[in-house]
Amino acid sequence: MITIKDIANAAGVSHATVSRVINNGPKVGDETRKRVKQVMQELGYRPNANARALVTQKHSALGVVVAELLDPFFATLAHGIDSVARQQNIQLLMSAGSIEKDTELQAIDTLMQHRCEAMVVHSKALDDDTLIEFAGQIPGFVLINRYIPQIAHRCVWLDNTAGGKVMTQHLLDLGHRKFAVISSRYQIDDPSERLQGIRNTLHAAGLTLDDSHIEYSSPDQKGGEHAMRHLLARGVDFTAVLAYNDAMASGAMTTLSDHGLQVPTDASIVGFDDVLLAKYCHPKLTTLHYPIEMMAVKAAELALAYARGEPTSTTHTYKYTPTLVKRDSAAQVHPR
Amino acid sequence: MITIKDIANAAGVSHATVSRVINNGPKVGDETRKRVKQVMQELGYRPNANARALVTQKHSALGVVVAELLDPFFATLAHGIDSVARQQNIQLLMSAGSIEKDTELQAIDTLMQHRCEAMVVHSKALDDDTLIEFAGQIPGFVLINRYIPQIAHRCVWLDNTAGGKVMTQHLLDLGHRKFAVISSRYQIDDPSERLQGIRNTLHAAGLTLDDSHIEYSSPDQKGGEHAMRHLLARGVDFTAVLAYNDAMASGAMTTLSDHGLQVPTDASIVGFDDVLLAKYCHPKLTTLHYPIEMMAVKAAELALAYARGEPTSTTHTYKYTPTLVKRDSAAQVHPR
DNA sequence: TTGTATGCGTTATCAT
DNA sequence: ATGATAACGCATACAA
Repeated sequence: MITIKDIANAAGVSHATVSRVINNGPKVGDETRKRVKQVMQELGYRPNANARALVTQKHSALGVVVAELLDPFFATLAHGIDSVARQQNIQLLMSAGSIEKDTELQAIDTLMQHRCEAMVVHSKALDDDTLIEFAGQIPGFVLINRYIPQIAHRCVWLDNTAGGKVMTQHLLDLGHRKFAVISSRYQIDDPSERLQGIRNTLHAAGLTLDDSHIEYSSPDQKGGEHAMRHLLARGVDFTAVLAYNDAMASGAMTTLSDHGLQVPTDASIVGFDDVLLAKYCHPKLTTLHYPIEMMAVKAAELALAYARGEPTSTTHTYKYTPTLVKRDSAAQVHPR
Repeated sequence: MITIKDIANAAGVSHATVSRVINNGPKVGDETRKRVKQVMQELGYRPNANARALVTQKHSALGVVVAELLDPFFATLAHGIDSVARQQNIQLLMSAGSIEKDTELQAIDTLMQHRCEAMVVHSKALDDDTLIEFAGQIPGFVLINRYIPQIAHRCVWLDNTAGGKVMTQHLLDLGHRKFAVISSRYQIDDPSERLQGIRNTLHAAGLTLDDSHIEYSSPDQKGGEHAMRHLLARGVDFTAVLAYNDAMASGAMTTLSDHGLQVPTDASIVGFDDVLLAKYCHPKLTTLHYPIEMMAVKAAELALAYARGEPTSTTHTYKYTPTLVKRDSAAQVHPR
């Protein structure tokens, strides 16, 4: 590999001068600058990013910690981050990892070993204190999909409660009064927040959600099928179903269809996330659009800005609200 | 940030000894080793990956260059790579980028600046010579989804021609004799290779594929809709459709349905890739399974092995063949 | 078994 | 405007 010294020799200057040229340093003769650039070109010089990071004490890359690239939700997230990285010409240090404490910890640790100063982290397994501590050590530490009051200005998150409210209200507006909920057993905050939104809204309408009308399962297709099977088997009476996400909603529709029940004629169903699947399943899902890409972009920009020490508002917090996308799975309640 | 010297001081040894402990060096007293580890633990030492990479002259990370994380195909690819990276405890340097010459070049260049020795590259825009040159400079340079004879042992690729053959034969076996093809206009090799496979198989069956029966469009949902609209508008006579990929197939089905045509009653259709979509669209797509995750795993392992200088067979090439997945979109030809 | 010394490729601080 | 020179944190050859 050819180094800065090689260039210096070939151009007949000191390596200090070459360094100045590379970094567009202020005090270099036009003549010299030109010659050095010429030589760099000819010899195909590539600055050693590691040496640079060492002396600078910082890696310029943007670190990313997500749970699972296969999940279209995270793919979208990654895509948003990638787009700002590309735009700002910054390298991505990606650590995918399951939702496990050790894995997440490990991922962040590796990033720190690289002295990465900007990172967007999606963590559901680590506790608040740990995260707060990281935020203290890493200038550009930003959390996505999580809200921790103490580091609010580093959080880009979704108002799940509002989401629960919107989807419920829509169904109420369509005349539904008998609800069932398919929730997720695995994650912690999101499901319960959405559930809270649902409960509040129902309550405001003079209704209550009996626990027997809630079914918990894994937050995927299979979980949705499973949950709906249980609902049906237990003879729960409902005309509308609120699902934790699109995958579960889709699974639930499959089971419904297997039992000869039509959506939305026999039952309306609303999903959450608005991933690709929502458009392709049959009937097309009415769901809540999760502006994850927009959020990812904001998170990446924020992380980079903080890492650069730019004076970003430290009082502000970045809350997003999901919006209703009406498609075909929810309709006016049908008299039996 | 606490360094190796801090540990040395605290433990009352030289920093060389500490270094030996870190790297499990051979000649360290049990007693010393234990004490040093103890101190590292207490002080929360994190080795500086950049310094290490500098002195070692190599970055241990695995570089990845893919086109577009949003595409579930690439997400699966990334997932496969990620799984071996995690298993081997190796960091991922990810560069997503559009399918453009400059972007791809830029991505590889950045990886080289980091002195990354292992990389899995998905390139469709760069020419053979450029890629061959990179392969010469980077020990662990591996191409995925591309075959270049001169560097065959660094290529993990799919036999597209065989794929074209399999899908065609399946439809022939179902009694179809009138074919239409929906191909992609954008990528270069894959579509034409698949087309070649289709042509060969048709020819062997005594049939020929008229150019007017081929419609080219963008390789996505919209492209599929568009292509099918044209086919229909031009009054092309067919009972079976061979699509370039699942997205196009799905789009084509939408158009068919809009025109009151039933799949597979009025027309059979076969996709390619077997992405999630294939299972969720209606009817479920008969398609060719592209073992991309398996291939990605192999590519990552290969890249890492080459980078480590392990004696991997240099004569072997890594060709994969897609397999038929029968679902509901292709059926026995229906007499009109 | 342990310590000393040197260098990896840069940037940055001095002089000149 | 340019050139010595020191430092960054670490691995390692060589001494002890």
